[in-house]
Amino acid sequence: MDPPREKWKNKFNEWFREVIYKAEVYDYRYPVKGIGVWPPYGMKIRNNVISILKDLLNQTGHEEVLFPLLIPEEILRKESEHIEKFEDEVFWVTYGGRKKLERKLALRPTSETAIMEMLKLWIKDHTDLPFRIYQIVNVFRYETKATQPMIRLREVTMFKEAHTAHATMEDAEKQVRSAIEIYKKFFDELCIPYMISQRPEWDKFAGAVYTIAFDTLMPDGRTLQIGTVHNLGQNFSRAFEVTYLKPDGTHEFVYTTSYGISERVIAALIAVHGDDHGLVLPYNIAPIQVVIVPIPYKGTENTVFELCNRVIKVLKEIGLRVYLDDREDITPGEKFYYWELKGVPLRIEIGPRDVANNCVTVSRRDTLERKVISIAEIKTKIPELLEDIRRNLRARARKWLQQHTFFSEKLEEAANIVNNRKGIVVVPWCGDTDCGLNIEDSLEGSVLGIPLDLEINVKGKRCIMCGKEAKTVIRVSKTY
RNA sequence: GGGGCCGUAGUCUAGCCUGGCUAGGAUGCGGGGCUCGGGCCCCCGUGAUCCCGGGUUCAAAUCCCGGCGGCCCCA
Repeated sequence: MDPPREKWKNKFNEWFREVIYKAEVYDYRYPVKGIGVWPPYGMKIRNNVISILKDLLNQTGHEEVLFPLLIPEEILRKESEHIEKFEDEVFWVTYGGRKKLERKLALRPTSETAIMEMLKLWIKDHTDLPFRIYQIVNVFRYETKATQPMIRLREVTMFKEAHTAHATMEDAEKQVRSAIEIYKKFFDELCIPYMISQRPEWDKFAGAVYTIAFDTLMPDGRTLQIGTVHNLGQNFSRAFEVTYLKPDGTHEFVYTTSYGISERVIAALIAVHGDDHGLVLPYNIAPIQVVIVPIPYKGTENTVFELCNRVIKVLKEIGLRVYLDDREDITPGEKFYYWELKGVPLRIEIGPRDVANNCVTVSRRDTLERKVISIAEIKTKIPELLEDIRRNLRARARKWLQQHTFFSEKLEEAANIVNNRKGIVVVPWCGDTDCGLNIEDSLEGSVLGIPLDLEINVKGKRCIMCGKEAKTVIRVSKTY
């Protein structure tokens, strides 16, 4: 019943490039490596995604701000761990016109340092805390690995970064948990399944006390990081001397957190729900929620279009984004393929047969199933169908993730799972960093971290690497 | 970081090894006709600095060098 997913599964990279290009979501032909263009259709998807995210942040005490793109070198260098990790991937502005700048300016790779510099001015005493801001901006990273459209870019154009400051570590911890809840809701809205893991020491954000990340699984068995939450403790506030006055008259450094999401989430949205016909969008993201394709046999045009307009009126009244494809130069069959590529969740076909029976033919994008419903039912049935598609997408995607998650206590078996791109493997671990790095070597994958969304019971289990008593488990997979 | 493959209309591609014709086709796009419940067909038209720079040659898309860009594999 479901449309094929052969290319989607077996040639994912090719499928992805082709689909985003053909569906006009993202045009990667711009002549700079690792940089692409958002055409109108992609921009609409992007804006719908952003508005869900903004609503969630605005509802939870965050305020939107906008910081400059340029960060002077000495500020970027203030937190030593931070710059050490970013050093090799910073784009520098070194000329102003023909004149060489005395002070190099970085294109922000992320904004912690720029924001800290201003927090120093903005935060004075405990009544200024907690402090929560976010911005949606472009960031630049000089990627040395192979770049990929939307997934590994040199210019990330949709970096939503939130930054918060708190009076105590406990408050910062609380904020981290709250950020995780916000992101869970966000990914649930997009029907994207996720795993939440605490990143290992060696893979946490540069300058963080710890990092918690959201990963999803791509069709080719590799995981994609789609969100991160960092507890920065006092690492940045010490470096930038951001203190607040406590009620008892003493000063203390603030505790900060930061958390981000980028256009990778759109890549995930497309990858996770797509099939060989193209995009499949949940209705809350779809620029067009219902497309109407008239089937005007000769001599029936008037009655067919009359019915089309009646249906459009009803759908618009209940607030749906409807589009009538009245192009005369292509056949209905071609329109079907066209709108499937674009991911429109519901298509309504209206021809003489429907006019005669006072009904319409509805085809859902996720299963390509067709159903005839009467005009009277439209008002209730269409929203129901849209919601049902969303439910189905969410369930299907979650099932796929579950089917590709394995548990293993044997090194060889685990290596086989990772290496053959079967998905994610959860293995027992003693907690030792060297062992963790050896696991990455042996499995030829990356440690995503300790699952925070699983019951962990390692009683009697032994570390898959060294055989010592396991303290916990870790997820391992090939990654993007 | 190491290795391999590739770059020809908007897109996909033939030609390259073995240098020489008006760079061929499909698709797209514009116009016209015929149609329309799954990419119909026909006619006319349109579209390529053959990635860039240099070299070899009477002659370069083709051979050589360098650069830029893309893809794949391994660490």
